[in-house]
Amino acid sequence: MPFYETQNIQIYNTLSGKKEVFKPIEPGYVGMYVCGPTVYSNVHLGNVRTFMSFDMVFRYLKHLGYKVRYVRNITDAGHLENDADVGEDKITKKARLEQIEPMEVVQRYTVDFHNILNTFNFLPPSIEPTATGHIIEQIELIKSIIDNGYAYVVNGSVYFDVHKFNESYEYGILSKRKLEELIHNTRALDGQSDKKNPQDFALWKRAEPQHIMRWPSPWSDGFPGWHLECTAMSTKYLGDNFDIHGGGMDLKFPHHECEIAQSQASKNQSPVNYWMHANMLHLNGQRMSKSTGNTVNPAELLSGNNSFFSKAYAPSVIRFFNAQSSYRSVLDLTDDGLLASEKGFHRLMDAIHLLDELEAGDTSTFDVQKWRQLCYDAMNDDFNSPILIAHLFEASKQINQVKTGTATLTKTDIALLKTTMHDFTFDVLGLEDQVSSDSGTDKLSGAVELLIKLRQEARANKDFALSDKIRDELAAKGIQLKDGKDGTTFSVN
RNA sequence: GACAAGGUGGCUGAAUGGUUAAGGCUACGGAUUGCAAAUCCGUCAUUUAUGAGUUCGAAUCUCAUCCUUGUCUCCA
Repeated sequence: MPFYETQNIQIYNTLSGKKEVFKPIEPGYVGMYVCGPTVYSNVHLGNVRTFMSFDMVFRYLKHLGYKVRYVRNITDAGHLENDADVGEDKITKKARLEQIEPMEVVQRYTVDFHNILNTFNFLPPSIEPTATGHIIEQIELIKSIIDNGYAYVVNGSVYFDVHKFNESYEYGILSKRKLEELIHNTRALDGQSDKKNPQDFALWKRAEPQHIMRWPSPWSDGFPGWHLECTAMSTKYLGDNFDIHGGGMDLKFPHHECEIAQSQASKNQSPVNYWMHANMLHLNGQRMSKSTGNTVNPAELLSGNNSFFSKAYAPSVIRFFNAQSSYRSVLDLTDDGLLASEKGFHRLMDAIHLLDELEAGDTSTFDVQKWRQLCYDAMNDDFNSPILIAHLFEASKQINQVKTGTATLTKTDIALLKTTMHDFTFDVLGLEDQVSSDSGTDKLSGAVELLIKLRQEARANKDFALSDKIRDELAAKGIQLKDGKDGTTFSVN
């Protein structure tokens, strides 16, 4: 029996508003799509949080033995700035301001995006398609929507007819809005829109003469609408009906709502079985916003080069901080919170290091098998990583107790504990052991061991001035000495 | 304004009807130590924004009030 069949996953489905038992369409296989970044500027930290949460989902499903095809797109065209203006695409606008080629902007920020994600130890998705690479698929999709009568052509542009669609289907099913309310609440935009109704959205926009990014189509030289690419790419690689679609909460309406409508209008079926939405990231209690200046980007957070935080934080500390809250909760990024996470993270890592030094006993005072299943139960419950971490700390406590002699574990249990701790900490949560990954560690530890020996001699001679000097100056350089019953160890912070 | 999600200790953050409301950080007391740090043991929410209701029983369900956030127009 495959391992995943022994675990019963529940996923909170935004579409139903309930936790549901996860049952993939194809046993053993999972198709997952997550809306990727628009590469017209450095990746937003909140966006990183979303991707981090789905990286954990991806990792856990893989850990359970599922074959997962994880598709995360790159939006490099077609993100409309405003339906009512001339239709200038965001990427083009930025490019003109900087006097460089659009694809140069795309290239630069795509590289930046990948660098940031690599730093945070993300697993690469199975497929990372670009919008510009799927223009033909998008044109085909528009044709089928027109053929089915749910879109109309005006002046070379194509619009989705939301009112017509709502006669046969239900527009607003995901965000729980009613079309009538939308009509009532839509403010009248200035200007001469080609749209029949303000709720309609663009599938294809005719390009103005100065618009650089453009492709030929049956309707005009132009570019695809923003919502279209995700439908085209997700269904191309995962099928017309697939398992999981994720993204940030802010994309629920209109983006994901439009994806559902596009799939129903072209293929007559709802595309996704489980909709998952990651909640927002705040900074010091308030939303991040470029206009108010309450924002920090990933590079600034990692380097410490910002006005919000007292120091630079390691990528794994930030990952750990994120995993300590549920992906469905708003997470508030603060210096105090990060400092607390940093301490907790080091505590967990220290316990994992201790696993190699434990001496086995004849009996176990801790039920490792039962504890292990509790870890799985936590993750099975809508990927509840905070509970998982609580269990990892319980194990840390047990490890420290075995070390100090107030608890015992058999050889078998130590091995199982070690495997499980490694599985969850490194494989599922994606944390990295900063010390061991640091090259030159062997030379460093050799030098520190020598200092520890000198300090022991000084202490034996009651030369505490010297022994404290060694200890304090090492501490000032970030190397902490730890005196235990069996001698002194150290850790690098 | 409409719709949606929330409001849990000094901070952070779990728990959706059932005995003493996880875990981390901080703080305090003890063990250990030459002194610290680390580690271990112990203590820290009669109470879940406020008020009312349903129930044998509510953080959890209902209603009202206050507040925060998201979406509705570019904003991750």
